[in-house]
Amino acid sequence: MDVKTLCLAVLFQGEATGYEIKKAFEEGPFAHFQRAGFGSIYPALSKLLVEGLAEAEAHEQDGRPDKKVYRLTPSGHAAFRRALAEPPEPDHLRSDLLFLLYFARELPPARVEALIDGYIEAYRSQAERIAGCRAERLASGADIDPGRWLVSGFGVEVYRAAADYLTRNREALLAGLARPMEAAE
Amino acid sequence: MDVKTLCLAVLFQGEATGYEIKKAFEEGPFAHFQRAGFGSIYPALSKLLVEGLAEAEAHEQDGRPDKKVYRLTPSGHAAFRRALAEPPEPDHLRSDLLFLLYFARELPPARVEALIDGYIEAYRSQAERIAGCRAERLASGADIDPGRWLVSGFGVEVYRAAADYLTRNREALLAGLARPMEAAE
DNA sequence: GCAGGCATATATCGGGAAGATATATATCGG
DNA sequence: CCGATATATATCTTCCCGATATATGCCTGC
Repeated sequence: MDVKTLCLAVLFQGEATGYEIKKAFEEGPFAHFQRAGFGSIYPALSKLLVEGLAEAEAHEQDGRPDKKVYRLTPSGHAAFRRALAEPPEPDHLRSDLLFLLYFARELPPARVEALIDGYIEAYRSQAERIAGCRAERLASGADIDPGRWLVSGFGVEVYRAAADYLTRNREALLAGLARPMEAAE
Repeated sequence: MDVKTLCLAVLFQGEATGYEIKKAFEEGPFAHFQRAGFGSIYPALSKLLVEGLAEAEAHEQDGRPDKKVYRLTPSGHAAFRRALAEPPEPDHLRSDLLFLLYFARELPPARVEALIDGYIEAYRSQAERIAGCRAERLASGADIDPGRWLVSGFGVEVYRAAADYLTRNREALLAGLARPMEAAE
């Protein structure tokens, strides 16, 4: 999934500015499984224009820089459908926490404790953020898209599983570091 | 975690060739939370040599190209410890599966089914691979490093949670796609 | 009341990561 | 005996991403 396809995906759901596309990967519905920064979004949008997959309309704003609203063209829609048909890459996690904990013996115990607690908190707040969006959607009465519902549920479930595992094994790790002979879990 | 630090980490545990470092991220103990390819490992190793953080010894081999065994220098050890002290980035998942399922309505139902089944299988086999390594380690009687034990346990737990969630919600998704009014989970 | 930080908004630059590709050979399975 | 796989290193090009630059309105705390 290159950033061009990611932009296509956001625009497939309606017109947006580069800034709004970034937000879709920061707080929006894609936040927990794809990412993109300005440094890749703006070049990607330029390419979409050149290739005729999107068009942009400039909206002048008082004070702020002009807002450029991007919208897919018919060939942009077609390109997105073709991208969806391509074989996906395997999923993967990138975790600096696990990397550091792998070397827990080389770290001061206080830092190990602070690291785990910080990440438990981060995992939990991610899970609650997504769960909150789901509750809102349910309450709104709008019809539920089964794909999106499954995807957001996956996020809640997996973040909770991660937080729960760390919570359950936190003590055993810290004890194991103090007396280096015992095992956790 | 740049690839230089990743190489430092593997070499911190003992000498290795570039090829062996790659395997540590494919099948080895780092496989489920960090990754690196040849295109970044070899340049990283060259830099480690230039900076005096590692030294290489060439072993001639019959037929095969010369094997270069890398080993950390004392300043390499120090650099690794400094790297461990730096603030970690937040964890994140990259999932093409979730991206595609988000747009499940735009996909043929047979493809959605095949995608889910393939990824359930992939998640399960990852979990079982790591669980197998853990069982082996336990049986070997060697002493258990608490950090590594927690990290591998995390992998088993989270991969299983992902596979279980998909298994539980597979039917509801497929039914929801057939009759677009109902919700999953 | 105002100063500082945050949100809105776009864009580029440079360093780095990653997949594809090239090269060479031994071994294993069908 | 042929092809696939494993061992082993290296580069090349494309793309990614964080940092930085620019400009201003709005809100909060002091």
